Amino acid sequence: MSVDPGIGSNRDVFARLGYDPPFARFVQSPCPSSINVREGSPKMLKRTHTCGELRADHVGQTVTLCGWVNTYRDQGKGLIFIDLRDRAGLTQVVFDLEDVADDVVTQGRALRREDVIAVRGTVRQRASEPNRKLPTGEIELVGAELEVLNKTESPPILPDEHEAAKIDEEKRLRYRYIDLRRKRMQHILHTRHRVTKLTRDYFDQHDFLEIETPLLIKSTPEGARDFIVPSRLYPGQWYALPQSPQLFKQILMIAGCDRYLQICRCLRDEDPRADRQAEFSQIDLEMSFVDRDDVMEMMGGFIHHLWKELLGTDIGEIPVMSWKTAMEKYGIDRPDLRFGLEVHDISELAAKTDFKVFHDALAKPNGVVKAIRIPGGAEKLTRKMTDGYSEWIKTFKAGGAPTVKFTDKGFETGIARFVEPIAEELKAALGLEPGDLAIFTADTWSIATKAIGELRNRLARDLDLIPEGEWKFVWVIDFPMFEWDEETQRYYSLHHPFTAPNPDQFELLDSDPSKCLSAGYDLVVNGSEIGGGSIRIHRPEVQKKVFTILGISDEEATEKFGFLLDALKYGAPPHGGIAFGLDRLVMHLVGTDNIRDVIAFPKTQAGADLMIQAPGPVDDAQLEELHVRNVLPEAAATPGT
RNA sequence: GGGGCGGUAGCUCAAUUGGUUAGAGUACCGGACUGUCGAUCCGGUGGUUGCGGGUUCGAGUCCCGUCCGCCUCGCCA
Repeated sequence: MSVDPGIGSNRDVFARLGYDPPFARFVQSPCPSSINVREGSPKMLKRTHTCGELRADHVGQTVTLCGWVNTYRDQGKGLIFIDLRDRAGLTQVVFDLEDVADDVVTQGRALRREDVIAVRGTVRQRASEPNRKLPTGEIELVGAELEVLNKTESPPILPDEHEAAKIDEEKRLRYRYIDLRRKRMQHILHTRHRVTKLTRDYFDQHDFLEIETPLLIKSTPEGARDFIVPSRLYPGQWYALPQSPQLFKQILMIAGCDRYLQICRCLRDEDPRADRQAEFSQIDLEMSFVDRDDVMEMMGGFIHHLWKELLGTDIGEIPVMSWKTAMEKYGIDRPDLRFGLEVHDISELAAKTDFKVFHDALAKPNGVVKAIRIPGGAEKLTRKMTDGYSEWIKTFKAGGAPTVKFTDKGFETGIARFVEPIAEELKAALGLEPGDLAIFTADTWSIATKAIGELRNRLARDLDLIPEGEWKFVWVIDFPMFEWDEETQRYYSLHHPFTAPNPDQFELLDSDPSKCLSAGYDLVVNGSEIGGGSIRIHRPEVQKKVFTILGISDEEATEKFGFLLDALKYGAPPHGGIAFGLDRLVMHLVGTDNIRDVIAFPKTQAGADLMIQAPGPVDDAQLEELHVRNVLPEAAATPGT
């Protein structure tokens, strides 16, 4: 029998099309004997196959399918076609109206989109051309019996891939149960399931234990804003929901668990973004008796495994880059290595010019001038675009983004006049070729670096320099332990206060904390951070020292982290770990830039659930029990209205 | 907290400079059709233009306020 390669059951074909392989048959589990089937109740047609699995091999078999009416095509007196959908796929059902009972004719003609039905009939080769768009397109189910399991009201939205891309996300969130019926959303849910399954299997094979940690914990200083929960039994006392199980997993190492895994929910009461929700999931891991390289090797192996299993891609060895290099060359701690446009520091050259913008910047503490060479940019970038960048870059507090073209005749337009004195040196420093354009930022190191890093990413997008289908992984290491904040005049942890310094850096904790590098590591893919972790401090005196540097007093340290300091005293092994952002991993694996797509029931940017209309008010009595009173601002918002 | 974009029929959109009864596709309802497959053809129902106020002879359109959604800066150790 000839099978069109485009509709075969070949796994790779579906992978190429971006579809799942057909779901395995659902096993019809026998009814548990403890459940009584009521006598006399009409018997429901029971499914024998899914809507995704019938092939030419099944021709002649009598089967029952259950699902939703995806579309119907009423051909008049003779025929009705139904595309029946379940999560596994679509199968065409045809009712030959001359061959079926009257009530099937009546009910069949009344079927509408999204009605839920069961159909029993015979599989046959299609009388007309196969539908090559469907894996089941060679066959059709000739319906003999029809059971309408549930008529639907005309649905507010349809799970139709042709339309879905355009439907307001607000509607999709409100009617999430309809939106999730879409093939694309089912594919995402399935992928997410496979990620967690592969995760558990991989780490099980490496002797990790899955252990749950509490949700009701204690608010700690630093970090994100906590969600808090009032305590009924302790008036005036509050629990906090975990931002991560960080301290518990360290305690589990001290408790001798050796290797820990948890797929856990984390909660941070901060404003969401396209790739960020207040409530999100982590794959949380910790290991004992390891150094940085051990963790990176284990976790790199895991990511390698995921990409291999889910995408069939060999991501190869993951390169390692220092934080310093990332910041200097790419202006960001999560560099996108899919394209060039590296950043150059031209502060020394800039000092030789008469350009006031450069001089003003260099006069600032840590003032720098940064530049990017844009190959062919002289023609590709219009004046309007460069003016746009100059304006846009103010978002990041930079003053602007001056440019200059380099041609056969030398520097032209923009700040050509100012760079004339350093023409040769600038040309050499940036490697300029005729037809290029150079774009600059000048400010303090942190502002100029961030601004040009953002500009680099924007330029790559605008100039279409980002190749499709490439995976550029990189480990970023050697982060500074601390970051000095001018406003509050104190150090903050770049990672978190439990991160250990690199083994050769301990002395700097005393001599110059600002120079001390940590044993942290972030895993970055295509400019997106998908995981981060560190070797932890496992000696109490080091932990105390770090708290001191962070300006956390002994009293506060004891009050907030006394349990950790105690635990570290009683035999803490060296340990370290990592947490992967599960949502972001899935986003990459299914190719979306919207985190709400990979969460079954996500929240909006204002933290509302449009389906269940959360948050909502509670009774005064409920508040009273919790020793809590509402103190409302003048206009209190109600979500979803 | 700041900036930007958006909200018109169930859904996706249109509506000229402020001017007739707010239109189209789709869904839905009715009809036709025996091989369709995003079916097709004919007819029809369907509107608090997010909400409140204002300007005007007249507001979907202009102004003020407000709510909701998205993007973003801050924030997210």
